[in-house]
Amino acid sequence: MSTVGKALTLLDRLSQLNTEPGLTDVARICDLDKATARRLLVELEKHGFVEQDPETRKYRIGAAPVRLARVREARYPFLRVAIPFVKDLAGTSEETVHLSEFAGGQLSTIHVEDSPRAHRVIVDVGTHLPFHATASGLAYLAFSGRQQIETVLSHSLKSFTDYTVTDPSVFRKMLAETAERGFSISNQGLEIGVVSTAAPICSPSGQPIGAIAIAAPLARASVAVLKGFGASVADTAKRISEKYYGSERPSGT
Amino acid sequence: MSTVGKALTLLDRLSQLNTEPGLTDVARICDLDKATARRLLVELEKHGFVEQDPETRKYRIGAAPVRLARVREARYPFLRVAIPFVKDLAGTSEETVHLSEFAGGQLSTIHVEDSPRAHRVIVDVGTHLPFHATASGLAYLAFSGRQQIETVLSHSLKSFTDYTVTDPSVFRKMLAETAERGFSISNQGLEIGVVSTAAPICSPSGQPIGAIAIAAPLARASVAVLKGFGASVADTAKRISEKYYGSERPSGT
DNA sequence: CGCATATGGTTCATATATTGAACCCATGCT
DNA sequence: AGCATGGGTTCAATATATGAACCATATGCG
Repeated sequence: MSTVGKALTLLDRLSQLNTEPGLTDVARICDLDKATARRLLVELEKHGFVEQDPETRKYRIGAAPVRLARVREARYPFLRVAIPFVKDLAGTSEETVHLSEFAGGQLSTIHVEDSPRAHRVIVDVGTHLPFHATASGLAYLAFSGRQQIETVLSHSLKSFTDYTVTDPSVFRKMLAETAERGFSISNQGLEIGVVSTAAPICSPSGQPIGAIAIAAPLARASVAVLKGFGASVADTAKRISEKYYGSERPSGT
Repeated sequence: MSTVGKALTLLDRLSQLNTEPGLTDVARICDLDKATARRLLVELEKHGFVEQDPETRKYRIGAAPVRLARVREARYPFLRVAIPFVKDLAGTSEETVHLSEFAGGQLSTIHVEDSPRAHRVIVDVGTHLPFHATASGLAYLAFSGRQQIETVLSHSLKSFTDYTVTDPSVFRKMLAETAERGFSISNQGLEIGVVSTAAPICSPSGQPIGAIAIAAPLARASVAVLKGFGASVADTAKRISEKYYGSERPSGT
């Protein structure tokens, strides 16, 4: 792997921890030599991507990503555009609605609007969504290129519940159904008792950039209800995309 | 320079542009060979730090920094902590107040609260603040280690206005005054007609992490007024730091 | 038209940055 | 004292990055 790749992987790993690691921890977690880990950390620190606590000598994510994120959002205010739609959908469906974005080979939750009900599904911002076990992943993948699909299928599909689809051929069939239907349905693929439906948010070229999903407790979501949600979610996804790309064309000539 | 450094510099340059560059532009801007630029871009793209528009083939900042920034902010909610104080100060001073953070060797504006008055100073979020020509920079540097000061002084001090201090020995004197006084004063160092005062926000170890500043039109800010602002700004900086580090000790032991 | 120029992208011998085992130096524990 | 652990460093060996030259395609333009 390239050095840059290693550095970025390090950054990613660091971001996934919930404790601040020391040098040795970093090396172990990233499967790097201590010297290598250190060089990468120093380099990342120079640029503000990590910072070392001057007292504990532990490392943490630095402030540079915050600046980059601001720039990104200023130019591409995805969240700003999408959040009102997510809220709206959460309001009408009365279920938890969450938004995810594809970045670095994975789909991650970037916003959640909770259901107003007491019995509701909880989704945390930042969660990675496996492609084969979530409605969001399914929706994203169903509208992605063949290559993306093959990449996902090149690894074995991890089982999370008894309902998780792990058979590639069954999974392919679900992708086809999703693509035709316009939205995906996941039946307890990641967690028992939770069903959800999702649709991809696509760029004008048709390339998905993320997904929006409604997650409901199984007890409340009949197939009919879920299909209704599916239609709403697909509609919302389309409207987000239109709003996001529609008015503000990336300043090309 | 290390490859990682090049990649991160590329990312930084990319973030400073206000147009989406193509491969050749990137190579030129970063002073890299086209092939090198491409490899770095590909690597950065793999991890979501840049993305290439599938239609125009131009490159832009990707979504990964947004995720990292969320993680960073979740653990270190600097903005969330600081913004109320900034608002408060803007309210009482009736002048533009801005907050900056040190990252990647530079001080950048991360939040601005505008003065409610019609005649006011405008500061853009994301602006880099030269150490020698702004109150924020002066404040930051005055409380930094000797090494940081020498690093800054190792480059020649660029002049922005007729008032910009470019003489290192004068600058050192100002640093000493600032350190003693507890806040800095900049007299039109970056822009004619603008005076400002700033104080560093420091970690418990005394290491500055950023600065908070009040910027006012010269016409309105007598020396007395400015000194009053300076005291407020220093007080606010101290309170931000206490709030930021005080309650939530970095989970050490 | 057809030539010139610009762009995105690729190749491969060469040069250079990266690697990691072994090392040093604190600190803390027994 | 003796040992263990963690941060940090060194330097010869080697994997990795580099860039001049190369395509392919697109866009002027006389």
